[in-house]
Amino acid sequence: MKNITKKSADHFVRACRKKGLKATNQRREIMRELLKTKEHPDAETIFRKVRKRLPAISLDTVYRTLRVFEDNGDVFRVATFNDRARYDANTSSHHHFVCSYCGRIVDCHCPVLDRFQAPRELARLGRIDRVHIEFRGLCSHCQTREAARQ
Amino acid sequence: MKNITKKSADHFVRACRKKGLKATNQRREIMRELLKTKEHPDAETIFRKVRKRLPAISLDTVYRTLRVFEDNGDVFRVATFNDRARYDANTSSHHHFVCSYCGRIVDCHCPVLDRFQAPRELARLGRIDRVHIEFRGLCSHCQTREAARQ
DNA sequence: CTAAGTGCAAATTTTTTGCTTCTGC
DNA sequence: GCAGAAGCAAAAAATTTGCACTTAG
Repeated sequence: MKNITKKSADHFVRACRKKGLKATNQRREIMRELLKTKEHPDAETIFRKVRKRLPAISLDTVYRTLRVFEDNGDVFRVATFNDRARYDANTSSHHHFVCSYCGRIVDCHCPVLDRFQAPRELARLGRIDRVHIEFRGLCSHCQTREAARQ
Repeated sequence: MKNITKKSADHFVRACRKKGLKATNQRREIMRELLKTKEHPDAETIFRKVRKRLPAISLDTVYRTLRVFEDNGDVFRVATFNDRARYDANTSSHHHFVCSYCGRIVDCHCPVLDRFQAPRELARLGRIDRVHIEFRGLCSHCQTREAARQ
């Protein structure tokens, strides 16, 4: 389990300063939550978790903070499932597998994908800042369950 | 401009029958709208357009119909922009460029992308049904405008 | 004829905003 | 001390639902 050490807390403060953002407890806890999970949670989920540590936090602070993080490129809004936006604090280039049954989102790290580059001819569409590949299907978990149901 | 001929209308009826769906006027018009535009409209936009031909149609019929089409694989829900789901009736494998400034979504057709396949090692995550690559950036239109503003 | 689909209005869910109070710097 | 952030409650926006009526097959 990843421990948020004093060191990484300091890092958070420094990162905020650099961007002219105030390093509040709420922001720190929201980021901590996003960093420690691989679940790509939505605002509501983050709110419930963070509230355990910061009982006074409000849901709209979570929404606002996610937006701030998103605007600053600290967080990405990944696939929407059931109309809820879900977030990922992993800013290194990576891709996602989304289970169309349960909505689970799994990070895909693999050298083949790392090497993937936008074809040159797409440059005519505009400036490409980010490439994100989304694989949709049935996750192994749901596959097993589907097989069992037959 | 693509004309929805009597022939393609018949095709719609047959396609519905095959899936056990009723071929209603509303459904036909919604599909027609989706087929004739390249704009990846949201429910509200489709509603406004279709209403010109079917003044009695309701917004929730549009929502319901999009859902039915989505469940049947006739339509894909592509990138969400400003929290609105946007739809695409182009069911052939293709990808999207999304302008992060204006939200414009442009289809990407290119042989390099057609050849793209999910790396084998991803099979452990589950069954992959669909691969969708999303390029994010600033479209040429907004790029020009940004340059002009400087 | 009847199951599926529609319209309408109301409900729900998700996200944003206005305003006051608080706090990091 | 002050600008930026948080909390709260209310609003707005997006989507869904219950129910009575209509229609395709």
